[in-house]
Amino acid sequence: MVLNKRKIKILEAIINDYISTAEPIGSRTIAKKYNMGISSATIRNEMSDLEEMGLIVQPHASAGRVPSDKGYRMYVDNLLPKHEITQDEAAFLQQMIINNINQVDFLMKEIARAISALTTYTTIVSEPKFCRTTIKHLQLVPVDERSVVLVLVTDSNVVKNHVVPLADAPGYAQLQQMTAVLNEKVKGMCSEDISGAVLEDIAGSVEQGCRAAAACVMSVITSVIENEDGRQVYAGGVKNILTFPEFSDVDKAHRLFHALEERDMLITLLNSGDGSDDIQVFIGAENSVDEMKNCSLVKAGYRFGGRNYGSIGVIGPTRMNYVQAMTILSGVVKNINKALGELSGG
Amino acid sequence: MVLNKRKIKILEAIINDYISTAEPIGSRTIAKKYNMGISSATIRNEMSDLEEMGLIVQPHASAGRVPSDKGYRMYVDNLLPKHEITQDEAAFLQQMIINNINQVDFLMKEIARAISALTTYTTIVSEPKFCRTTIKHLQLVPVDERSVVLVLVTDSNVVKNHVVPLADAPGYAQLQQMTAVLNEKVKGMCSEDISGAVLEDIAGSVEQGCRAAAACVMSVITSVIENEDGRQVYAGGVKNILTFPEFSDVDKAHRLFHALEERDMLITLLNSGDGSDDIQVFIGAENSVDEMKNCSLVKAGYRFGGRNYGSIGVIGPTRMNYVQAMTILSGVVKNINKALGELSGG
DNA sequence: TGTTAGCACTCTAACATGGTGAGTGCTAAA
DNA sequence: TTTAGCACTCACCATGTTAGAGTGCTAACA
Repeated sequence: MVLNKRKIKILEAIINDYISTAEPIGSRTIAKKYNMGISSATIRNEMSDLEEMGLIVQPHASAGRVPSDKGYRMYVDNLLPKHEITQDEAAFLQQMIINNINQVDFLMKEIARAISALTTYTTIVSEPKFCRTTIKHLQLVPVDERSVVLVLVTDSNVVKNHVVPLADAPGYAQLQQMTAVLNEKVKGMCSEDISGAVLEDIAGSVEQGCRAAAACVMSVITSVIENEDGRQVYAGGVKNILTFPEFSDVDKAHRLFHALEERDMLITLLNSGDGSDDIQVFIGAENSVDEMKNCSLVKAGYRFGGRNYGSIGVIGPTRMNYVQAMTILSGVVKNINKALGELSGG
Repeated sequence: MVLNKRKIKILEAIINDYISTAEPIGSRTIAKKYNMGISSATIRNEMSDLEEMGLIVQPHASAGRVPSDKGYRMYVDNLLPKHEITQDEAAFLQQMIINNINQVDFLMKEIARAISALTTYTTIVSEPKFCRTTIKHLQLVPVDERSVVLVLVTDSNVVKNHVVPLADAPGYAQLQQMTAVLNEKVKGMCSEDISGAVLEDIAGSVEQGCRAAAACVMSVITSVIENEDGRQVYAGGVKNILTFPEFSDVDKAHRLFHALEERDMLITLLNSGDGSDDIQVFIGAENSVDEMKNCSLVKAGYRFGGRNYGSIGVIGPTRMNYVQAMTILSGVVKNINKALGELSGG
C-alpha cells in the first residue's frame, strides 16, 4: 500500500490534533475541522489503510484513532515542518550562554531549567566529560588540619570542588608549595597523560613532609578525571510531567519520577544514539529504558574542540511537540557549540 | 466537658489508626480492633463528645471520624509516646555527619536525603547562615583573563564557589598577592566586621594594577555574607508526596511540588517558630503558607557557637507519623549540634 | 448514673441499567 | 473512486438499586 499525499495529510491532521488535545480523533472530526474537500466516509477508508500500515491505532472499537510510535516516527522523519526558533527565544538563550560561559557546570543547570520552561517538558543534561578535558588550573584550599578543598578548573570552564581528607597535616606554606607543584606538573594534562611517571615526578617534587598528602590529592584528581563518576547529570522541570494527562495516574508519575532520579538511567538515555550534535529522536518503545516507553526523548550532543562532550535531552510524552523541542534544542546546541568553540579557539 | 482517660484512649486509637490507614474510623471498628472493654455504643457517645470538643470531625454524615488539626495538636502536645531512635538509625546518622563535617554544605543535602529515606516524607534544610559565620579562608582561582573563582571556606566548614567577573585582567602573581592580602585582612571576620575602613585598607594593600579587581571580589564577598541570598535551601524526597493518598489528585500534588520549588516559601517555613533547637510542630492550617494547609511541618534549628544557624524540617500530610519524624529529627539535630560544637570548640 | 442493645436513619460506594453520541465498517449507488 | 446510508460497537453519563458502614436516639439494664 502506498502512502499517497492524501493519506499523509490525514496522518498529519491526526498527529497535530492529538499532540494538542490528547484525545483520539475520528473521521468526522477531521472532515469538519480540516476541510480537505472529502467526506468523512472517504477519510474513514483512508484511516483504515493507515491503521493497516501501523501508523495509527484505535484504543478501543468505537474510539477515534491515535498515532502509533511508528506514526510518530514517520512524522518525525519525513513530515516535520521546518520551524525557526523565535528571535526572542534565540536572544534569551544566547545571552544566558554568554553570561555563564565562565562557569559551564552552572550553565548546564540553567540550560536545563530554561529549556524546561520554554517547552514545558523535562530536560536532562550532562556536564562536559572529564576524560576528554584538560586541567587549566587547580588549587588547594585549607578546610581544617586534615582536609583541603581541591578546586579544579578545566579548559571547558567546569569548576569542581572536592573535599580531600589528607593522610597528614601540612601547613599553609606547604599547601601553597603543593599547589604550585601540582599546577606545574598537571596543567594542560588530560586523563591519559597522567601516568605513573608523572605521579613519581610529583612525589619527588613536593616537600618530604607532605608526600602522603600529595598522594591523596592526586588519587582524587585521577579518579575524578578518569572515570565519569564525577560528572554531574541534571534533570530540570521534572514536575512538568504532572501536567500531562498521560500521567494523571499518580502511580505512573511516581515511577517516572523515580527513574529520573537514577543517575545510571539518565546516563543511559544521554548516551543513546551516535553522540553527534545532530538532533536525534527516540520515540516510545525505541527507548532502551523501560519507564520511558510512554515517552519520547529528543536529544543532541554538544561539542568542544571537535569532540563530543556532553548531551542534552528533552523528555515528554510520545505526543510531545517534536517541532518545538527540536527547534529549541537545536538553537541551544548551536549556541553552546559556538561559545565553547570560542573557548577552545581563544 | 472534661477529657477523661477513656476519651484520650479513644482519641489515640482514632489518630493512630488514621495515621496508618488514612481511612475514617468508626465506633464499631474501634470496639473490635482495640478491645478496651466497652461497647461500640459507649464509644459512640464518647466520640460524639470528642467531636463537640473539636478534636475529631466527620467528613460526611455516615462516615467514621477523622482527627482535626486541633486533635493532632492535642496528640502532639500531650499524648506523644516517648520513642527512641533505633541504634542502627543513630549509628547511620552519626557516621554520615562525622564523615561529612568537613563539607557542611554537602552534608546538609545528604541529611535531607537521609531523613526523607528514613521517614518517607519530604525534608527541607537550610545551609548555615552566612551572616553569623566568619571567614576561615578564601582563595582566588583563575578561570580566564577576566574571571576568577572565589572560594570561601567558613568557620562552619561551608565551602562556596562564586565566579567573579573582573573589571581588569590581573596576572597569576597578582591574583596570588590579592588572595594573600584578602586572607590577611578578612580572615576571622563576619559580615558586621567588614566596614568601609576595611575595604579602604584592602584597596591600599593590593597592587595598583588590580584594585578594580579587588573591589569586584570584595563586593561579591560582602553581598554573599551580608544578605542571605547566597544561602542554599534544599528539599529532599519531594517525590515521596506522590505516595500519599492525600495527593492522589495530580493537581494537588503539582501545586505542592510547585510550592516546594519556591525558595521564599521554604525560607518562610524554615524561619517559622522560635528558631530554637527544640522540635516544633506546625499542623495543617497552623502553617503560614497556603499550599501547606493540608500538611504538617516538624522542624528544629541546629546550632553553632551557641547561636541558631539553620533549620531542618520534615513535611508530610497532617496524618504524618509525628513520633517517627520527631524522633529522627531530634536524633539528627543532636548529632549535628555535637559535631558543629566540636568544630567551634576545637 | 453510666452502659448497652436495638433500631431507624443517612450516606457512600459499588453495581446494574438504559440512553446518547462518537466512531467504525460495510454496502450500494452515484 | 467517492459518498450516503445504515447497522453496529463502545465509552460515557445519568439514574436507580443495594449493601454496608456508620450515626444518633431511646429504652432497658446494672
